[in-house]
Amino acid sequence: MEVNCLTLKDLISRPPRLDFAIEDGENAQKENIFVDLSRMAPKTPIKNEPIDLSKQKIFTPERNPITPVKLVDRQQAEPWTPTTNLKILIRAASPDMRDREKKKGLFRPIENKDDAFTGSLQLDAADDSAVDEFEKQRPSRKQKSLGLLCQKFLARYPSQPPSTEKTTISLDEVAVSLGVERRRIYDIVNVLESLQLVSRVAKNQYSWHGTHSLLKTLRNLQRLGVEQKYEEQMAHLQQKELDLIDDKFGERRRDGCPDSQDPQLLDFSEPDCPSSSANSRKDKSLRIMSQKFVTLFLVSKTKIVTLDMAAKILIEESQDTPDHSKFKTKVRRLYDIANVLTSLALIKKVHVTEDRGRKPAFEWIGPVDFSSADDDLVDVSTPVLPELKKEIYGHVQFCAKQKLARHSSFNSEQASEKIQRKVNSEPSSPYRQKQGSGIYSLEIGSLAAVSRQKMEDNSEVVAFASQSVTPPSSSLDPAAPLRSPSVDSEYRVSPLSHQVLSVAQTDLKALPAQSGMNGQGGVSLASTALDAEHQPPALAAARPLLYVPPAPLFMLCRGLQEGPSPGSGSGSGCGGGGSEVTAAEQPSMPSGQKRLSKERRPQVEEEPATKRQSRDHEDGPLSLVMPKKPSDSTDIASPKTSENRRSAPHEDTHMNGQLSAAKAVSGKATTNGFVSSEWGNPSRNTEIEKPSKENESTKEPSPLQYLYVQSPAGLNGFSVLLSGSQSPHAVGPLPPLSVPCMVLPSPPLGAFPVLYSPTMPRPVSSAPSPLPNAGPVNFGLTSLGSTPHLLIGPAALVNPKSSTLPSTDPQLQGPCSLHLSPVMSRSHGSVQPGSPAYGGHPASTVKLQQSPVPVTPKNIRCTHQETFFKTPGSLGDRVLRRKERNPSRSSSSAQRRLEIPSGGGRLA
DNA sequence: ACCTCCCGCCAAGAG
DNA sequence: CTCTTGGCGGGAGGT
Repeated sequence: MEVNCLTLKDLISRPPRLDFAIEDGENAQKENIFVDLSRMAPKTPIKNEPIDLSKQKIFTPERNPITPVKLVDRQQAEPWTPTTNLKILIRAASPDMRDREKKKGLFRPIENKDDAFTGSLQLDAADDSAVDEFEKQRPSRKQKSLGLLCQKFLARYPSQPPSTEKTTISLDEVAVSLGVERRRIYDIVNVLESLQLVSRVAKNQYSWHGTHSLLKTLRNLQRLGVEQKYEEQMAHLQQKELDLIDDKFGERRRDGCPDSQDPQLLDFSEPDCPSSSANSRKDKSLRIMSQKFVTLFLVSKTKIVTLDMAAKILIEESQDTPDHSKFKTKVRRLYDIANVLTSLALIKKVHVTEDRGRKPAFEWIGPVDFSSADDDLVDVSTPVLPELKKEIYGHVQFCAKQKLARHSSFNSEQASEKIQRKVNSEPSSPYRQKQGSGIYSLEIGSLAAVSRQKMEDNSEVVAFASQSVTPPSSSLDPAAPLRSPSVDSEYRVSPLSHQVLSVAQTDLKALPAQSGMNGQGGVSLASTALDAEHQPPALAAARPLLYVPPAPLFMLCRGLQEGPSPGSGSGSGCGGGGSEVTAAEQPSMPSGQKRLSKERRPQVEEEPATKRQSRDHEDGPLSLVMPKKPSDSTDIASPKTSENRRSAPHEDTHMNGQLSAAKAVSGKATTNGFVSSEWGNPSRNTEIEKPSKENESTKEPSPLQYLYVQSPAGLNGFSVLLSGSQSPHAVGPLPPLSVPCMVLPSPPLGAFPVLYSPTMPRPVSSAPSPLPNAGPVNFGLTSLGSTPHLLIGPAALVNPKSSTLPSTDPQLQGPCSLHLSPVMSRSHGSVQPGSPAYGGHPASTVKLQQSPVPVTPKNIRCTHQETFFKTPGSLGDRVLRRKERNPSRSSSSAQRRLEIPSGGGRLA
């Protein structure tokens, strides 16, 4: 400990690092330089004020949690003991601290120099033991990772900036402030741009959009992916591999995959697409690659994409000759992209276990239900990069015609005409474009229409769930969409998982009991790995998956709860809630939602196996299960609101709409009385871990009671279960998100039960448990150290006061419900109504208290994801990316070329 | 030994 | 031409 102190001191007073210390000359080129830090140290005011990043660091599992406070301590050179750290953490958790930090952050547009500085210091301090100071001094490779850098970058901007404001990003400025060369910023920005989180406005200038249109973008990418037959390609590649495996085993399992398709799969590469010329530089751009990569996840049933598969597909597309070096390069790029996506909490790293060994892969943990995003006549084309659109356009058109022609006697001209007509004639089509949206859009719409046509199936679902275009047999199959459950917490995935999926469908209902999954195809689910403890492998597959509700769902859940709170609609709350939601509530919701989203990720990570699968069936009607509270149900479910729904322009609107609908339904829904006792089992798993918290939460592990609400068509077919265990007050006063809920695929569609936010607060401490976070989403609080507490468990509902908070915050009110300010999350622990950061979730607050301090490493990890998009000020919480790298970089050498105007100050 | 992926050279593009 | 972008792959840190 003392050592640590020394280190800190050393760092501060220490002369710049040898290597880096050198002045600009070389330093300039190196990104992270401690030297600067030392130099800067004096300048940075920060020490007293922890930076967001610092907060993040705190939570990072790997590092001892060092709160911003540390900085102060460091200055003092106090011995850094674990105890001290703990105290610090606690302190940090305190609202005051956070507020302060937040303010600082907000006020300071500043460079992160400070941050960097503090961060480095913190890191150093924390880590070091007596070890060499050098080690500490030197920013570890991880600390310089793109993912970490991306987090820092994201921390600078609000995830959901008010539509009115235009946030411009100056690459130079960012590079300087983050202390990296501009080149690195390009990588980040390119990926962000691929998701429309930013857009380029001019040289060196980008505009920050935040996540407002993320769902739309994802939806569009998914559509494109379908059009592009990405899924087929993947299936093809997978099949190949499987075949290889089979050969090895001499076993054969041809079950579910129609081989016939395979041949076609590869075609898509570039039929006639007018796409951009093959190998222009742009075609290889990171942006496009990123979009494609994301698309692969979106169309993947398993939501897991191995890097080599992605690389293969990309190479095939590019028509490049697949030489090894290209493959390698592709993979490198994919890592870059993946790091950014990971920092966005859209994906997480997993490993697919194959007979040959583990393969690096990533699993999609972002939103999977984009239905809410669509409906309106959103301009589909918007979110997609022009280049990609161009590239795809031709293909889409081609595919549409082909399809039409194939299934009819139309010739291409006729097909085109038909397509056009189809589009026009289906005003209701979700894909319908606004007028003037452009040919591209229309084509997509038409294609969709065509696809739908073909799919005679129930069409409640429309969407493009990954199967739409794919081979009818399998694709249409409801089961098909299911993701492989195989991924284990450990990140293992059964290679065969995808096959399993098909089986699953039929048996889904029985799944829980059956281990059938395994049986099929003889596939063994490796997934069990992590949780084997908790669950038998077989079960792993069968058990309900933990589903992270897409934003919309979150909103919905939240809306339900909140609806009442706003009070207007107290009794009829629902109705009021519905309408209100759109208007007043929305603001609050966003925050809540965001939190959820953030939290959910963490959970997801921990419980990889559980989540997923809902999506394919997305379109199905939603069923909402509401907590049984007598009053609540009524409150929440006021039917009247339905009309209101569309008030909001955004997707959020949809959400609202859904909410209202859901609410309406919910009122009735209770009748269904779907009780998920069954779910109890799944939940139990999670619960097991929970114990620690239970005491506080008051909740019992007992199987939660859920109200099953049949959803109206609008809701994607998800059934949502709200835990009945929640506190009585629940609905009305409850802050948003507090409601635990389970989202289930609609019966017809989804055989798979999706479990979301287990009622019980996860025992954070229990970290080791495989499903640590299975429960409710963790919000920013996690950062505080009690990750899970934040979970939206039934217990969460407890605090009534919080309810008021949501609406109050002006910032939150922004159109986007999603808007989560990091601050808020943090504050949860000690939420103060008055504070800007009002956490909103009472629950979280409570829990924090419960287990504020000790956070298991695992938990921590999970939490890190929360970080994305923290608002500038609030940021502190974020946890660093999986490996946690703390940017110790001093801003010193921005870029070789980069002038360091401001930097001069620092360096000086 | 393999996985990751940082770093920065240097060329394509933009102005 | 200068400067911005960003493809690319060597090679080193991590595991």
